[in-house]
Amino acid sequence: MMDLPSEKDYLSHIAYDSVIFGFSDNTLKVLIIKYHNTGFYALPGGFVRSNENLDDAVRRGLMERTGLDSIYLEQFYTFGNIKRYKPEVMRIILEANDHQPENSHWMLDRFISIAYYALINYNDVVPRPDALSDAIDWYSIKELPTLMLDHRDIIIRALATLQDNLEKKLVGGNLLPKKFTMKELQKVYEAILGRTIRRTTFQRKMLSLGILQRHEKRYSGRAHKAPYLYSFKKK
Amino acid sequence: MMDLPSEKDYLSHIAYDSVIFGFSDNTLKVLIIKYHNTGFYALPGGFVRSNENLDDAVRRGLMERTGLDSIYLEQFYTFGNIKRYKPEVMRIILEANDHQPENSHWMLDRFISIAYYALINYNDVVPRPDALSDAIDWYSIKELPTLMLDHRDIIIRALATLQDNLEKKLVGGNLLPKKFTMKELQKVYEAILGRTIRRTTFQRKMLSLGILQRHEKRYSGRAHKAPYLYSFKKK
DNA sequence: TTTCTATTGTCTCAATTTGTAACAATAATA
DNA sequence: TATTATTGTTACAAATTGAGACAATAGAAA
Repeated sequence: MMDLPSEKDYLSHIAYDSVIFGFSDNTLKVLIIKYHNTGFYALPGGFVRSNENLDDAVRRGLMERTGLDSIYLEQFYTFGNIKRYKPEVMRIILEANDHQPENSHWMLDRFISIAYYALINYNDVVPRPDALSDAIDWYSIKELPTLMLDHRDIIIRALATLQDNLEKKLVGGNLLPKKFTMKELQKVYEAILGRTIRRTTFQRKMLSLGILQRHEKRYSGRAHKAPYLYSFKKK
Repeated sequence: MMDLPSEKDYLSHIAYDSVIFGFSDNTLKVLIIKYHNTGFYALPGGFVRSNENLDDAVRRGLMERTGLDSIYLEQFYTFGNIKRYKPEVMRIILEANDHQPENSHWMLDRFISIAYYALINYNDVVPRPDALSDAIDWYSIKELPTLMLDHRDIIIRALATLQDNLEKKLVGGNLLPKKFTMKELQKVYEAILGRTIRRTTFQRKMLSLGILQRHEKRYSGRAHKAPYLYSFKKK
């Protein structure tokens, strides 16, 4: 059994939650952890060290959960409603891990949570549970388990932000390997936007933006024309 | 001299800053406070009570500064960089108001700040300073004084968010009285976007959106055709 | 009263972008 | 060699936007 994080090392009242998106089977998915011995499903999250940038705290957590650094990460909202404050939930989680925190323990106090979303290449990752959780798995955004607190709302808002940023910041490529076909990119767009897109219009639009580098063809072994591979140009 | 806020009444490490936009003289302006006896210029901000929603804390502060409730308010970013942490700045402010806080005082600790922007009708407001400030005034976003900490960056980010939301959420009308002419609305758009807009295209676009209610004409007393007044339709 | 000026509301046509479908190219298979 | 599924491109229609023209009009000037 590990020690609980000490109050002096962390900023009280401040937590973060991360919505980690991946793309697989033409479906948009998020990483969900399951807390040990409780049946609670939740977003991966954590606390901010006293001498640590907020962004760095989130990156540290992502590194621990996914093994990846330098991933696309964006803050999208801070949840500060008092209804979030449910100390009994945190107590159950801690007690399920053989901790007996005092009522005044800082982890049972009210938290405001800064939410981030991350986009990662699904195949680059073997998710790892943390000390309090015994599982971390991908769930389709259409088949989420019942989540703790307001975590479902956080995912919904993350998705809305991602939809907004998709065309504005052209972030879709972060869910794919470096090289991908136009059809693969289109499937990412369709999964995020939740609707089908006309193939020819999509291809014309993407090419006209001038942000894609065309590479060699990829031969699938199947009986049809082989598509080109593309990558996003470096800025 | 007032008492300092007590630690038990507020959430430590958490503050908010508000970028309050107004429109006057065809110019976009923000409210800036000046701290008593220090020469420090800053955004209006405050702390969150232990039993208060984050949004409500910000509305409470806006009410105190502007006398307005039910104003357009939107959270846009949370600033959590460690470089923000400059306890000597807060100490100077407090000492200039005859307080002598201990080094361990919670107001001298590190803060993460949730930033909001508000849109108000300039003429509805007579800004009021708070206990620590002796002035609160409008400044054009093009002629800001030198601001404390990262407050200039906060304004820049607020403006960028406002520009993004202008067409997406059609928030421009919140800077005007209930009834306004098409030209007035156009001037708001131009001030926010920082560029001129073609009159006829703007008029056609706005009318085609179907969100404006046309009212009586407004006679200015000058020698030309009188424009119609418009208001935004209730949703 | 008539003429003049500044501004507004609308219309027209051109330019651009997007929707839609057609078609040729091609990688394997039959 | 013909067939099939898919890809890349082109062609044309529809919709949107850019740019200017023009009539309407509220008051001032003549």
